[in-house]
Amino acid sequence: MARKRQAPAIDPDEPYLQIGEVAERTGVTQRTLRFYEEKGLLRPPTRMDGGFRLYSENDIQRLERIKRLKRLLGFPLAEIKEMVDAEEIKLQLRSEYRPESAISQKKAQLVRAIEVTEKQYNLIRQKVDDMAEMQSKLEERLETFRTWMEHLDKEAAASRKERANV
Amino acid sequence: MARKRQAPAIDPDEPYLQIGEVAERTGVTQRTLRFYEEKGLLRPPTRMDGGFRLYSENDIQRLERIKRLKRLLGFPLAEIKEMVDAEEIKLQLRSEYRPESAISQKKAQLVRAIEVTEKQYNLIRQKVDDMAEMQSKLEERLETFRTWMEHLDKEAAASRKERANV
DNA sequence: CTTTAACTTAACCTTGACGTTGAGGTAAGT
DNA sequence: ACTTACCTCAACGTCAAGGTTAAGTTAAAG
Repeated sequence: MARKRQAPAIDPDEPYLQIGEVAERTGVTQRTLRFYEEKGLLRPPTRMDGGFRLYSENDIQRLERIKRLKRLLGFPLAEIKEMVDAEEIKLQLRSEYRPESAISQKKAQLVRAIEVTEKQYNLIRQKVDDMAEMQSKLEERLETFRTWMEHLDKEAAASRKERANV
Repeated sequence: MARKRQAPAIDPDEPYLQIGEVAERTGVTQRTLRFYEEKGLLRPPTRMDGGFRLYSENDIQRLERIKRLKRLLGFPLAEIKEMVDAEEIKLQLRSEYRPESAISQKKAQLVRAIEVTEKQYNLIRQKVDDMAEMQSKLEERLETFRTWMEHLDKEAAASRKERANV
């Protein structure tokens, strides 16, 4: 009944990385890791006896999601937190056992998650639309520039010829 | 001979808005306007005799571009500056007269403009792609959530029925 | 001509997101 | 046991992007 640590299994919950390695692997500083923890973006990792932090693959994945959101959206960390939190409700819901009594509570959580996700979705959709428009404008502009470039080349050729004909 | 303010003519270069009006019309604070000027994002507007700033429609349009880029990309102002600067090379090129001698110089400017625009374009394209992917993931997740919601509802109904049957 | 509203610069304050020491505790190799 | 690398927390520093007075100037209205 009791699940023992399977032999070579790489349980993503198994914490084994120290902060230095995480920093190196993910490209953020140790300070940033502690800072994110402090701000609730990363939940406190398990510690070894001496107090050293030990991170799991899950922690790293969460961090990568944070990085991605930050890069893409450029939002304040507080909002990023909301977003990743919403992502993880999924996992939380899945992992909870099911006393019948808690159904309504789970429902409430789910409702909340749906709200947040919808908000996110709309926000992203809006952004994608706006940026797509900007993208096509840039494309147009490039066309214009290249046309001008051709004109300039012709002008230059013409003026060279003229001078040669004098 | 002296051009008085033509009756209905709205030369976009004609400066006539004081900082307060600009702030109100664009929704940024006066401080922000001065700050952007200080940082080179807005070129120094013309001043009236007493030193009051007078903005033109062009200035406002530039500001709107800045706002838009900021909102969409969330980049630091330094980068936003580069972008709007690049946009304006276009106008500069258009407004320059054409001594034959300057063709090669204009060409160099144009090359530069194309480079910058291409960089911008690629950057935006990358972002749009990433965000589109994120968008579709969010869509999926919403589907999942809604399905779970249905399950929860059914469970709840079942448990109600059970209790009624005891 | 005075009052008031809008503007000026300058200086300091705030918040977010970390960077950078400093003083020590822990782990690992020799 | 010692050294060295890695870690702990705490505290102060910094930079961006403005916000917030303060003290004085100008424009406009009565």
